[in-house]
Amino acid sequence: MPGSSIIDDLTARGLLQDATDLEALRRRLDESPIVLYCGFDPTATSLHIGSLLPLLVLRRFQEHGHRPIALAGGATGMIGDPSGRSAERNLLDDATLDANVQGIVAQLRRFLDFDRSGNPARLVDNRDWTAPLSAIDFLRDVGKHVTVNQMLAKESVKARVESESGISFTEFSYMLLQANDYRWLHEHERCELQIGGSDQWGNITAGIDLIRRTSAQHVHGLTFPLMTKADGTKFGKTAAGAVWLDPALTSPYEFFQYWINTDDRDVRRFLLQLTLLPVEEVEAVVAAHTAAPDAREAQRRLAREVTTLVHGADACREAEQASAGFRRPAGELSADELAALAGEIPTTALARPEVEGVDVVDLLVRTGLASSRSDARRAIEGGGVNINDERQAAPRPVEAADLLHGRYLMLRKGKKHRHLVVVE
RNA sequence: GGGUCGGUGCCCGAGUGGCCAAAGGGAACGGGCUGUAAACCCGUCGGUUCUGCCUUCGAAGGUUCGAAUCCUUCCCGGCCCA
Repeated sequence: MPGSSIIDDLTARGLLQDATDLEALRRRLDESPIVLYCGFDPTATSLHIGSLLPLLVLRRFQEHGHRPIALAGGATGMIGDPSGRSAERNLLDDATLDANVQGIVAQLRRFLDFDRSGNPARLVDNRDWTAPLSAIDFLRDVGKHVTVNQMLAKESVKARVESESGISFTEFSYMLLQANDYRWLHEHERCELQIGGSDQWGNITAGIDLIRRTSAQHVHGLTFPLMTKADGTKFGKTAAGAVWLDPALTSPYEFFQYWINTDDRDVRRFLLQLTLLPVEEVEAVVAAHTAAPDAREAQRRLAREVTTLVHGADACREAEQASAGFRRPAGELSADELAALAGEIPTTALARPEVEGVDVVDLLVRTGLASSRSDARRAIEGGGVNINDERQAAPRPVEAADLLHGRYLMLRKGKKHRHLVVVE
């Protein structure tokens, strides 16, 4: 198997946006396994699904025999990458950053194989070599090799320089730190390829230039297109916020639902880029879906694949069951089925006096389904509120008879916003 | 440091003494149509004990019967000059 088949695979999946010298990279990959890296920003305690794509590309490389390094940007995270940003970032403090790095490192572990013989994955934190660097060392060893002219020419910087609010020196310097990461990994880990989203192009080439100037070595860079959605909304964001990989922040059920709701126009690309399914299989699924779009098979397959990848097969099965449970009205579900739903969908446990005799309006607020009592009232007036899947025409107190099996209450606002109340 | 322009609801953005809880757009939410898709149509979108009352237009004071709109000071940002 030629090493460059990974390139063909990435191409077939539409994952190749730019590469520094694709032919040279192919030749290099054919020669012998390569060490490559990709950076992940610890901007939160968890990664979100935007990181799925780079994570899986690393994984694809590893399955082709190459050695991936996942870099947690503990140092660069303190600076803030200006790429794709219109405004200055807030700086994170040490403690927050520590917690964030810890969180994402645990997640990175799930996607790569650290024990694989021959090409085990590695995990690094750029604080290890960046923190000890003095300002003077940095200016002499990195800054000296780069002209401000080149830096200003980078798209990420140019956009911000021309913007109203400008760019701080701190963020301006970001690309030098990333360039230094690449150089460090090149020197210490023999890393020869950096990958990233297309917004990382400027940062990646900065590293390549730095390596060439300081060691006359030619290394590679490769980017993939940023995830977009057909309807123009931001990938990975819902009304509730980001879709996280951490099950405590986004439950497997919510995660599963995110993919189930995928637009027809996006589903093929997502299957190709966010799952490990072979390309031919994706095409077969897509063909079936085109023939019978109302069956939503492609969305279901996508949801299954991605949820299993992130949360495991068991969690995925439970999520899918919860998702399917809604085909029947809540009133028909057994006590066991409702119990299984608890925790899977948004759930609130309340004492009996907090439910019985309490107005639906207050319960909607209590569960977060409505932001205020006015909001709750308006939702009821608009015909959007259901108790146990029965539409409520007007506000009313909840009665003991409403409690399914004596302790469950299924509140629903609109088609998709469900909340289970459990009486303790 | 000087000058100048600006800071309005989730975002953009109109408003420049009463008719302003504040135009318009976007996002969001609800309803309808659907396939848990898209498009489209309709409605809602500060709070509330709801034809009223309360809180809001960077912050604090002031003028006025009445201020998002005028004045003062302060804070923050853009641009120009030094």
